[in-house]
Amino acid sequence: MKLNYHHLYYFWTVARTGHLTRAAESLHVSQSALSGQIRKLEDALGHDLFIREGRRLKLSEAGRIAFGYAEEIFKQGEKLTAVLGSGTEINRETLKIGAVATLSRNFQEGFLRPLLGREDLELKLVSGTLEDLLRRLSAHHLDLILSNQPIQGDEENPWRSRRIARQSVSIIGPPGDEQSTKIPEFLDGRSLIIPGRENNIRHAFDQLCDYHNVRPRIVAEVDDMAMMRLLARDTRHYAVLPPVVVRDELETGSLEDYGALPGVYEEFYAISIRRRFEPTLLTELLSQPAEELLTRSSNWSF
Amino acid sequence: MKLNYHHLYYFWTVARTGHLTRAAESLHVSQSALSGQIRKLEDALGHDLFIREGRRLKLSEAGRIAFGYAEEIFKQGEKLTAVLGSGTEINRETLKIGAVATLSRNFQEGFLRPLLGREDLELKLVSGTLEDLLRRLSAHHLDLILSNQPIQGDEENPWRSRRIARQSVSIIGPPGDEQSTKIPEFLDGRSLIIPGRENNIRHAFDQLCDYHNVRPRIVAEVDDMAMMRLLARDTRHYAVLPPVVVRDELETGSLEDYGALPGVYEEFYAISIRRRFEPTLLTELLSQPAEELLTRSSNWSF
DNA sequence: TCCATTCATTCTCTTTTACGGAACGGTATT
DNA sequence: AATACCGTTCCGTAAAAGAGAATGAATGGA
Repeated sequence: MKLNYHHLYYFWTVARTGHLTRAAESLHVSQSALSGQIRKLEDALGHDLFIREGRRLKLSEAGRIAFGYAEEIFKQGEKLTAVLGSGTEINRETLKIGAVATLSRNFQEGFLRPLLGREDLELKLVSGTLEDLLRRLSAHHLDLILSNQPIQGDEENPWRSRRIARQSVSIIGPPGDEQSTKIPEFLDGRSLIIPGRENNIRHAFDQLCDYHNVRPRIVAEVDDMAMMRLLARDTRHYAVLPPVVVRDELETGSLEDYGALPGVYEEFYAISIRRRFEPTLLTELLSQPAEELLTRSSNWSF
Repeated sequence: MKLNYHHLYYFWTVARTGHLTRAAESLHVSQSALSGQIRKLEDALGHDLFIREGRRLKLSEAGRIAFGYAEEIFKQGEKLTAVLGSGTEINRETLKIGAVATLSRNFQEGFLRPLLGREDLELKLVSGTLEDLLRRLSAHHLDLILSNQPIQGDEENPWRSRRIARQSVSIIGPPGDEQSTKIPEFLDGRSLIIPGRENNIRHAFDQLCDYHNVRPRIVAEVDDMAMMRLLARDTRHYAVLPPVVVRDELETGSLEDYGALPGVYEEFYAISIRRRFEPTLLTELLSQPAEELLTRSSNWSF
């Protein structure tokens, strides 16, 4: 069965206005034409969409269902014409990148920097939850997602996750403390700000603590890297952080790196979706061997 | 500018397959027809959708944008035909109700019970986050949302929130404790399980504590009412709960109600969206005066 | 109750649009 | 250089969407 979208469009406007005559006016067609087209849609779908009660139309249950889908369909269509019909020139290649909102801004900036230099390229940057971004990726409204966790693709959503960077995680704290004991014993009983449970760091960190049998005092659990940075800076607590997040503070000396946590890494992933017409730049980016991405990353990470 | 959805459909299949010829075969039309229709779409949109490089097609940037929208549009269309074309009879009126997943199941059941009796009605019940449900409501895939917080509608989403029930909230705990002091002094220093911050109860409860200067010890903060019920039953802690949630346990005596919290209420809201063809039953439901809903609610709540 | 009005449907005829086929023109392949 | 491949253009034809008039049913006044 093939759905006739023009019939559906007519149905949609009739269902919105509630009157065939008024819909016909707004569509600049005659009542008779409209009536006939809607009848054809009903035949094709195998369901009556309206219940004819005398001279008025009522939506049937099937009509209500169809209306829901039609609403989605034509909202998207209107968006499309709005975007393309605005007269603006769309000549430059655009790369639409989504970043998980809790990701380090320094990391995001680092990833984007080599792209920002290119005159022939336009960037669109969106932040949101991973779930939200994945939805947009599936809808082809994004080309790439930057995330701190990989996603396994499946039949329905052929996602590809690719690790693009890995960096050590340190204990960051106020400067000048004597460091009597080494990591990880250093941690025992100390007040710590740590990443939230969604973050891969957290898992590795918990395992590290268990293994060495150290029990830090958790004062805050924060999923947003920018927020962690602020808290590390503005409290006297220690934080479990990749140094890149507080690069500026480490340089000015307002925070100090008390050493890397062995075996704990923050990892970054690029999630894309396989499709026939990838933007050429994306293909370039993702076809590079991991080492080059990592090399490049260490370039801008520190 | 009017978007021709058949042209867009052709464009979509060509963009998916990557070849005009193969797309023409799968569409059972000739290459020439397909080529012409796509040209018309490009003229209408004012942008080239493909870049013709010799004998092959490449998606242009405008094409990529259009493809994203087309993907959404025709996925919806396929769903529609799948739902309506499955040959199943759709005669009975259907009411699609979304319930915020953390809502008391007893409450949900109570709201649904009078509807369940009706032979002429089919119910669809969906649970999810409020955000998720609101999205479906806007897309007309839901008729009504049951929530514990109201939502202010705006221009874009003409939501209507309506309070349908309000019930007192009590301190629930293990049976048999002597009650030396009254609520709210009773709370001071006591181990409590309380609702999460998204819940209206929580706000009122915090204010109550502040006002009377009592400081309970919070052992758990839980957003799901079914979970709270389990915790109240299976731990020795006290819980801040509407009695209806643990109705069964109160009856059997495995839990005890230590008294209502003054000024703290759990409120339930029905959120709907104004539209031209409301299911008649929904109109009936929502046109009732609040008192009747409340009266009816107390009927099934206890 | 009757008549005018409103509104949707059905019929026939016209106009518009989509379609297929053939010819054309580039582009990889060998 | 020959050939197969693939997309575009042109033109006549087939299918569809459209307008207009006639029909009929329901509503709303007088």
